[in-house]
Amino acid sequence: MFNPPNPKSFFQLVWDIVGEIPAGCVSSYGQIASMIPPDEGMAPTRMRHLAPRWVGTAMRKTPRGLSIPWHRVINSQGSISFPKGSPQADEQRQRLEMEGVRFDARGKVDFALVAWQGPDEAFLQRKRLLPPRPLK
DNA sequence: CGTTTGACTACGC
DNA sequence: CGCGTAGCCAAAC
Repeated sequence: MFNPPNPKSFFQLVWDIVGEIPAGCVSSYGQIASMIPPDEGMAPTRMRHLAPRWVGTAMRKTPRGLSIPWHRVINSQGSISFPKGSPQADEQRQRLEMEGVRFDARGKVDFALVAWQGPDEAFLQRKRLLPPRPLK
């Protein structure tokens, strides 16, 4: 992982970004990490690819009262990152299906259909974010 | 204090 | 494809 100089603002930024994901769309830990510039904690080094783990950490530490669409964040493989069969995985899948997101037999979504393209330009500028890396 | 534990990802079999 | 693993580290025990 990397060493966030500003864990507090970094987590807040992650939550803010997740809050922008519209219903019926999904993002990934890596895609969210790709938007966060080095001055918010993303090391521009070899550790960069570990950043997604910190996005996961931020999600795990989401405050109770904070209402954000946490279920719209999945992993780069297009599947839910909670253990299959766990209550959390079941709830996440149910919430997504409720929004029309379909899963194939292997439990994966089709990014071509549901991938989020990132926040609008105004949000990017207001939060000083980088353009998101497209989902594969 | 030492250990365990992660809501990850890219890559190689 | 699926599975294992390196990368690399702050928190929570």
